[in-house]
Amino acid sequence: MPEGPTIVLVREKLLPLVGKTVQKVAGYESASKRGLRKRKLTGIQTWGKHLLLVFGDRTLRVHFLLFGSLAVNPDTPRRAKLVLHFNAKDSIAFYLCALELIDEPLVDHYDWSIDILSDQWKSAAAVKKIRNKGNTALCDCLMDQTIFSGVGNIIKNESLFRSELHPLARAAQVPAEDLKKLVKEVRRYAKSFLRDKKKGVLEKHWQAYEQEECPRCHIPLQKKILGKSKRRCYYCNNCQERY
DNA sequence: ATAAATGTTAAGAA
DNA sequence: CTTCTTAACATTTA
Repeated sequence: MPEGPTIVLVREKLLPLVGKTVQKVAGYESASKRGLRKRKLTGIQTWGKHLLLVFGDRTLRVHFLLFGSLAVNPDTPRRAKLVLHFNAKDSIAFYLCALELIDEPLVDHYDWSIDILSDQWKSAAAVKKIRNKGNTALCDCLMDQTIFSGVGNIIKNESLFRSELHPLARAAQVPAEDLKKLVKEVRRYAKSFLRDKKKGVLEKHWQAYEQEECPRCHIPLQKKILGKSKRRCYYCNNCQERY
């Protein structure tokens, strides 16, 4: 389910419910979320992989982890962690996910300049943070949500391939120009991911992720679990600079 | 049937 | 004290 762009699409899907009031809270984890009853959904925001349902001064934070999901007005009933029933027959059901209430202003809680899809995104700050990561492999720098909030394994692999950098290149050894290129590519591909996913053609434009062969030089792509993050890396030993 | 997948956190070990 | 490893969460698809 996740990666930042997917959460942005979930937000768009839920927008028609803004303005409605929660009449009933259900689900096997509803006890701790009873405080949402009678509250009006005043807005929806996202921060990286976080979906933020704003109810005035209280916000429900939803994180879908690896295989979480949600449904609007589900027709086939299924065990849900939380169900928010609104006016009449509108509802949102949350299945596997991490739910949390935030009772402070979101601007104090989140820094949107590190959200790869935000208007406030600051690429120079990301470059600076990577440069301070010493021996950390680029594949781990990219998965660091305090640098790139919203990047997941797909965006990681595609950005590294497209900027021609090896997942095991060490942060401090990569020239600044290359890091700039990488950070720019993360932002560019995240937007592309969003457009493609909306059109249902996300997989068609993958150049490295889950691919067998390098689209540039046509040798087989490497597929290995790398880095501290221990996630799949798809890369070309020929086209991606390791330093 | 079994494994692996767009992820994160917390507890325990080293 | 810090860093690393492991488990837990529990669904869907190949």
